[in-house]
Amino acid sequence: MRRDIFQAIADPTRRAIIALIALQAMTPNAIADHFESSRQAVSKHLKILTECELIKQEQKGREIFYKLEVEKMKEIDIWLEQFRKIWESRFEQLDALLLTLKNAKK
Amino acid sequence: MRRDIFQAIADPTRRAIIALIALQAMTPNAIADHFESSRQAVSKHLKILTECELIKQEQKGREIFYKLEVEKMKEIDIWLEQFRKIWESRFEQLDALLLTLKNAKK
DNA sequence: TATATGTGCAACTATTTGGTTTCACAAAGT
DNA sequence: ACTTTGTGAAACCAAATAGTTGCACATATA
Repeated sequence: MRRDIFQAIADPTRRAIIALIALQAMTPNAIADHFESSRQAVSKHLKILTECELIKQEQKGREIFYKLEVEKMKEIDIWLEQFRKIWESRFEQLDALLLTLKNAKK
Repeated sequence: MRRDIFQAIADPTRRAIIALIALQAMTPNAIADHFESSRQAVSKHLKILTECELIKQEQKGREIFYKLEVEKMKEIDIWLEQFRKIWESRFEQLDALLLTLKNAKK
């Protein structure tokens, strides 16, 4: 039952949770209020997100606030890096082409 | 059976396939050679990736070359944007703090 | 034409997933 | 002390997932 970040963000509800608590830490009940499914279902999502360290807990009395570990999100960014290189090089190629056409016009 | 990009990249084999064909288009058999699982299993992954338009087919005789649609990968980048703002703003805050400390020293 | 090759699809299976209901337990309020 | 509130964990369930094997079919090659 090992989970990675990519599996964690695969579920739309979990992505919504991440976006929700990105701005401010929230309790499970507060989070669950934003969704159709039960608090327990949300709680399971929180557990999965916690397991892969995308979110962290902050206990305050009997309430637990979950907050996003935005640094962890960078791992997705790092993975994207290899493809960013490709699509950026395509832009450069396009730029070069446009430049050539422009010069040819002269 | 609707799939989105995030679900598509959730599977490690599919991420490996994406990375593999990012550099050059490949046939299913050539791709399958890189993995433990059967050609049919790889073929199913290719189908899923095709369905959400992360890859495209190019027929050449009886061979089909699959190539990455790198533009589609940008959708992940776009989703990340909202979090990038947060982690960049943290850097700015840190910069500001360091600047304050530096000025205080003077 | 007969055979080999490259590929997709259907059927079946074990495992994983996301959800629900029920329970346990600690902290706060009465 | 009793009740309410906030939470996690266990048991169970339907659906989805990733894999396999077997088959069909078109395109090359002998």
